[in-house]
Amino acid sequence: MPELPEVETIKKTLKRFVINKTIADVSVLWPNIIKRPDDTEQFKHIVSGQTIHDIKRKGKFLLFQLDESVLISHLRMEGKYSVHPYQEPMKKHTHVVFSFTDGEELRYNDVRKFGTLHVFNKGDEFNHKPLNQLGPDPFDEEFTLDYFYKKLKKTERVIKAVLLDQSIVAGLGNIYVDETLFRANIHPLKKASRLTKREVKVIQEQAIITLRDAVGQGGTTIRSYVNGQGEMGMFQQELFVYGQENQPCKNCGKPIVKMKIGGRGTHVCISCQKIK
DNA sequence: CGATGCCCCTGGTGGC
DNA sequence: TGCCACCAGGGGCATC
Repeated sequence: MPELPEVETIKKTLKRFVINKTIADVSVLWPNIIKRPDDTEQFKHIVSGQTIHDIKRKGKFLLFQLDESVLISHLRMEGKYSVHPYQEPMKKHTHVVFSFTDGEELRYNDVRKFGTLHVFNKGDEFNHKPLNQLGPDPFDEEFTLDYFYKKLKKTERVIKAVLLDQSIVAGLGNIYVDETLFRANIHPLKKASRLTKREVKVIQEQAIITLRDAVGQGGTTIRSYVNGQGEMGMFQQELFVYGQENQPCKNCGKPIVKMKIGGRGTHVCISCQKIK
């Protein structure tokens, strides 16, 4: 559920609490979260003793910059981070605990256990999965109109599926794809290769505007998402179509329709968004 | 290349 | 009220 704006919000919040903290020990309560290295003991050994100097983000990934390593975290559906004194009781579904030398702990909580953690040597992280599979972040300079148009031209898939593909552009998920396509007046089932350069430009612009606005609002709070402080995002008030099934379109008044595209719930105003 | 389905998981929902 | 089958959903992976 956390997409780019939620991950960006989590990053900003977390930075206030963990920058310059040194990891004394790591406790892994659900080893399947750890994807690299294979061996959980190895993971703990590598990370222990290192200091968190910065947190970066690419797409929906968090990149914790340590002394010698980079810790890469994907929250998938329900992953959350929070910081607590070590005495504080552990919440249900806490799976990884980074204990700092000052008595505080960074805790990773994930009801569905879908989240992942990878550790790489500094500088090596972009040579391996998962980061080497990623397209540009929408806020990156490489996300140019030429790049985007070329990518869309050479695929036979529908635009909704392409926007969800993290190797094309990294960070959009179900919510922001639906919102972007509504704002761009494009039907999600339209073939990507059939879009004009003008339409591609509008999609690109609306994606960036939507994401930027959502970051400004601290993300969207749907169900359980809260940032590292437990604060809620407010962007859900500005959603046009996501979760608005049967509600009147804020533009034309016709009811928003929910359909299934590529196995994903998809929200669309069939009056405003034309396939043509 | 692309569509489909399975898998990873648990809480919420709907049927009975 | 209780039980249970079923579903959601990001992304990796195998299959066709």
